[in-house]
Amino acid sequence: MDLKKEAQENFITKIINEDNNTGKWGKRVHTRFPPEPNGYLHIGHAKSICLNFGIAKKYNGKCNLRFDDTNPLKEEVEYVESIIDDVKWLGFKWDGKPLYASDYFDKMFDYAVELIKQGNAYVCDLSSDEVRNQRGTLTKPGIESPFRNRSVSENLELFSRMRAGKFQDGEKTLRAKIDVQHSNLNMRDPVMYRILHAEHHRTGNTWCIYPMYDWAHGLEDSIENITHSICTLEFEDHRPLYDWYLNCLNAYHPQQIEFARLNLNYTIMSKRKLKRLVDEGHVDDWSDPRMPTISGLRRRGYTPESIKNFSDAIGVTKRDAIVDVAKLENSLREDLNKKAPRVMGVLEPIKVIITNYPDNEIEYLDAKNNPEDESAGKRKLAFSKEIFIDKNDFMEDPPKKFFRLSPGKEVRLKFAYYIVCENVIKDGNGEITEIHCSYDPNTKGGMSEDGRKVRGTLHWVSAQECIKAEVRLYDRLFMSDNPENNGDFIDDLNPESLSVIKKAKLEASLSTASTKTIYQFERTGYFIIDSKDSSVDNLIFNRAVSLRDSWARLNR
RNA sequence: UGGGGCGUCGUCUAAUGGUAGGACACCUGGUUUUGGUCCAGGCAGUUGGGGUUCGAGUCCCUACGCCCCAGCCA
Repeated sequence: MDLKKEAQENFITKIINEDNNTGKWGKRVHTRFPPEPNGYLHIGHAKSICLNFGIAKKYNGKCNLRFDDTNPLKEEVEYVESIIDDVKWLGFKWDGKPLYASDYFDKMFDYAVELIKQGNAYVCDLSSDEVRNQRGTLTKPGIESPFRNRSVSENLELFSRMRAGKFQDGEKTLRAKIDVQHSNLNMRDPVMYRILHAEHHRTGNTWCIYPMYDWAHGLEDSIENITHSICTLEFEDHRPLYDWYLNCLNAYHPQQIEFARLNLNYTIMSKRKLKRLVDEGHVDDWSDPRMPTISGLRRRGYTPESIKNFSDAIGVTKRDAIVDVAKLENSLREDLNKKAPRVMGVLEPIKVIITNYPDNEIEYLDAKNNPEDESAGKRKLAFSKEIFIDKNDFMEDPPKKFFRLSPGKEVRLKFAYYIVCENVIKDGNGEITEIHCSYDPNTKGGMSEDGRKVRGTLHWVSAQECIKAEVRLYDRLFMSDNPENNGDFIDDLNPESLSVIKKAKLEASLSTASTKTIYQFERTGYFIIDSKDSSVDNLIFNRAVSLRDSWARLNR
């Protein structure tokens, strides 16, 4: 995809275009990406990141990275660090330093005092159970708290004692005084502050009261002079509250806009559930290559470009949608096809002996590094009497359309020679141990001068000059397209999501493979060195995605 | 059954009231030293019913379907 291409228009850019026309924000565009540091970012966050940072870029505006760290019980430094890494890796730059909601705790407190003075907030002694019981239901209105009509001075006094740590957790809350009968439950005197004697990863023990999301978020946006506060659909019901707070305070008032979060089939996207996969050991960790986390995708071999292109391709709307994970895979293949260096890698080696090739001879043949990119150049490939090919490239008794090697058939060894299969050697169990072939010396380089054609072209490595490696093949983590559909998603885990090949044979050049480049193993797929477990003594490659395989499709 | 949203090919997404288009997936064929890529083509859609209009995916009414909300989570 053309990287200079402007991101596609969507309903949000239409709003912004209109705002720029009317001069609503003085042609200023300032967004923010506001993750809570309570887990690792996933591909759904990537959509939001691309949206927010993408819009800022498109309109020459700004985008803040802001941690919404208002709940010390769930948040950790490990998460903020991983989030910073992930956003950087995706290639986005935020305006200034990373920001934190916790930096505004003082201001928020002052604003709360302001609200109390207006008579728009009160300290409530009800327990959480009592509040729940009095809130009413979807169809029944709530009833007012007996503490709703405390005087301003009493509220002020109690609120400052809350802050001073005079009360236990849950003993009191500060609530907005709105309307307990409101049809929108969020407006039924929502809690603004709760008491939490917990250590915060940034403010330590400075605070024992912490602001709730609805109270905090609009203030954060307001303080940062955000113009368009983009969030997901489930916050639509919260917008009246977002607006109510900012209106009461007569503060700078950004516009909240909601869009549909990303869903992928065969994938779960909830941080809570992903955390469970990690905690219960169903996967390595947050960066397991089977995880939909950004760090998982990175370790798997996804590129930032592929993720950005994917994000662009799926669009932005308000409809709940489930995107086919094949579309993500397509974005990766599309990107890698252009830039991945080609190499030879035999996953399930079976030995081929070229009977008429001289013993102990090694020749070095030219191989193109990338047919899609001439500038990638060529390399030398060792060829010898004994080579390995992939098990599934040979069939003793093949079906009609099998173009690969079988008794009596001639195929091309890519960049090397044509060979014909003459004999098959088996062990006592009937397992094939060697395939004997003869080669045609006049087909050096893989082309016959007499114009004779072969249907099959195989990848191979020299048995003399090759290296051994572990290869990890990944399949989808879940068996059904909607793992959360019925029952516990853990029961839907795919037992074959990872298959490990211990003794793959790779071309020798891979002994110095770069940990950053993603290689195409010819005819197989795209692979990257595993950033966590691979070492010089024990090379490990992860398969990012297989090549499209119309032969396999034909056999389904 | 309160409130807030949303309904366009299998999937995702476009269409100032004016030929329903693109991508993914799938299927054909061609090219090919990757059964890859690329190229050409095909399949396939406006939730239903009324209305307004010369003309409706778009406007109106109505029915139906789906999603979200009863945390001192975000």
